[in-house]
Amino acid sequence: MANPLRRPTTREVAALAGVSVATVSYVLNGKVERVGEQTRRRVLAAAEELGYVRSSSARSLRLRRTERVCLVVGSIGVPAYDQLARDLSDAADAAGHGVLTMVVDSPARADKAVDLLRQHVADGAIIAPSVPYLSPAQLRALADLPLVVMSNAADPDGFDVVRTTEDAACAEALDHLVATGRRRIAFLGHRHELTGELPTERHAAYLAALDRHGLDRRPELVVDGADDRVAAYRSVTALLAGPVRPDAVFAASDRAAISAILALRDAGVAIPDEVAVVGVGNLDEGRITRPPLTTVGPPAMDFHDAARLLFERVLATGERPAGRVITTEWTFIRRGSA
Amino acid sequence: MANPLRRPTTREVAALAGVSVATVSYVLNGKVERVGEQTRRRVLAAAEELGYVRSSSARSLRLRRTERVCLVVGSIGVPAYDQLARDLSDAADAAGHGVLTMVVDSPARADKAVDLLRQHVADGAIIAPSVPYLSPAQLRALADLPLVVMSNAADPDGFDVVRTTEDAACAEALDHLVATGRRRIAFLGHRHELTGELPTERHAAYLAALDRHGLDRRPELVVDGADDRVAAYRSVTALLAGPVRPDAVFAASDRAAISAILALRDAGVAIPDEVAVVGVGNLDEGRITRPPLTTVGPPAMDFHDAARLLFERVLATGERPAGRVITTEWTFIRRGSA
DNA sequence: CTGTTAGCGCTTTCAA
DNA sequence: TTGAAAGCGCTAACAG
Repeated sequence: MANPLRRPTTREVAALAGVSVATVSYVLNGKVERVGEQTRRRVLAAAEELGYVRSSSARSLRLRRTERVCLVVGSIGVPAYDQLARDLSDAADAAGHGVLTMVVDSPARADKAVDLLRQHVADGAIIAPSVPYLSPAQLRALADLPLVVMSNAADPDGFDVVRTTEDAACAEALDHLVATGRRRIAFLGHRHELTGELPTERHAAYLAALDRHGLDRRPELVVDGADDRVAAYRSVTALLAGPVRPDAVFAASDRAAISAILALRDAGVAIPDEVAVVGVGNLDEGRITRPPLTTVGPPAMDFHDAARLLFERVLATGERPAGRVITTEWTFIRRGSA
Repeated sequence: MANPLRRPTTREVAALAGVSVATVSYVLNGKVERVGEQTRRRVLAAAEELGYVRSSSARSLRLRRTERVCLVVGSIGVPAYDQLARDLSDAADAAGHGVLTMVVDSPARADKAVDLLRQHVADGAIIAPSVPYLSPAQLRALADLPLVVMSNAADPDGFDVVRTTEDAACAEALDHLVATGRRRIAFLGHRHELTGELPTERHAAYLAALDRHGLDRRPELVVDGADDRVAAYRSVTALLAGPVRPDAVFAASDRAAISAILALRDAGVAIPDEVAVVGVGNLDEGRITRPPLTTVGPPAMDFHDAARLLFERVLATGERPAGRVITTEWTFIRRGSA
């Protein structure tokens, strides 16, 4: 159980260089004005010789700050998170901070993540969009920590919120489907949307649209697959063979929508003539499908705002900024599939 | 710059409960035999009341151990990493450890990751397959830390190595292409494979196969796209319009191979009759393409071995195990596309 | 310019 | 069963 890697400490570096630990600390932290060039060189040489690496725990304990931020995502393998990670890393680099990512793919992992965050494993965190399993209560428990929550379900409460207008954009997409004569619209959802344990906007938008237009809710048209390309393909294929043949598919993710297009093509179904397809997310990939994917999303994948908000909080000295809200405009992007 | 979240400490909990900090520590660490039931309850109540959360830095400093492990990946958005993260998390849960993920997508980020790891941000790490930009020297610099490196290029040197037989499997796939009459085989590579800065097996296997069979190396058939579905699609489309029309595509990733299939279909090219396609990775997704994707990979995505190796090291008391090598069997998996 | 020293918050001997 | 105290490795007053 014990694994005490014995690494050299500042004390040993100091001894070798013939100076005090304070001097070592000054040199290592670039406080140039505090130490002479000769001494500086001796310390650096000693550190090098011993292979000195500072202990992050000791430093963080003393500083009361880790100089790291955390990105909390729902799964690896979601294309948009890739860009989010990149944008956050860019901001972190600029601030001299590290980035750690945590994957929350179950309620148990959500607890673990909240624990780690509360134990101050990082100075702040971004909760990525669509991380289910993280309850409002858990978010509140984290509010001591600089936090940016990307969610339409959260209200700023000690943390910042980045929202999208996906609600309205989804409604517009669904209205469009109905306006073009679709009456049997299938919904291809995320697992957590369908179990009912965790409500989501996309599913809600779907149900609301049906109601708004006086269409029946048909449970057999609501299927799983938005998390997984293969599941989506199979769900759509099964739908085609099912009791109610859909004339449109509204997929809660572009990945699933793309699978839907493939499944429909493979089944010889004309898109959009026989079945229309709409996705959510505006992935680049939607531009290379045949027909190109009609979707709902931001004009471009860009998460600099969220990253900026986080670092404003993390680096803030004195009073914390009040909870802010930034809204990213999402629109209905009509291409060929609907 | 300062953000000293003032959180309650064991001292405050102790004061409120009317006991010493030692007792608080005993209670919080479940040393039931060391403290009476009455006291235990009082301490727990006090901690609850104050909203006490222990400081991970202070604890790690004292323990000389973080009870966290790190997963180092090359990018988010690679499907296989998803399973790897899951398998590692399962093992970590069992050991009561947390999992942090670091994304290394440039040489600068590699440096940063190595720094963090050396500063002991975690008790051990798995370096995922195909994380470019991490040099052998950097790996060696990390050898103090329990480490599992998933790479065929690394030799165990204070750390464990998980290898695959992808070399042989790729060779077999390429031999198959040649045996079935392919003479103009295109290579769809990762960016870092093509710049030449970082050699990889898949590209090497490709070149070796050409040489082995006396085929010309044609630079115009070596294109980029294995990192990115859209780029892959465009590369293949461009290839079709280029000076040398390929009769096979060997893609360094299944994602790219799938894009290749789509591009070929959209161009009205018959697969495999006119152009054969082979991928690498054996993603499930290869089963739903038309035709199903011929590929090279493991029989199933399973990274429990790597996780087990890591925790054997992390939890090892006393002598470190010597560097071990585990080899995962990869095979040529012939489906319809070649 | 450099050193002495007091903690950061926690765990764990050792003594009572 | 509980407490006093040492110290993990580091930084930053403060003193010289």
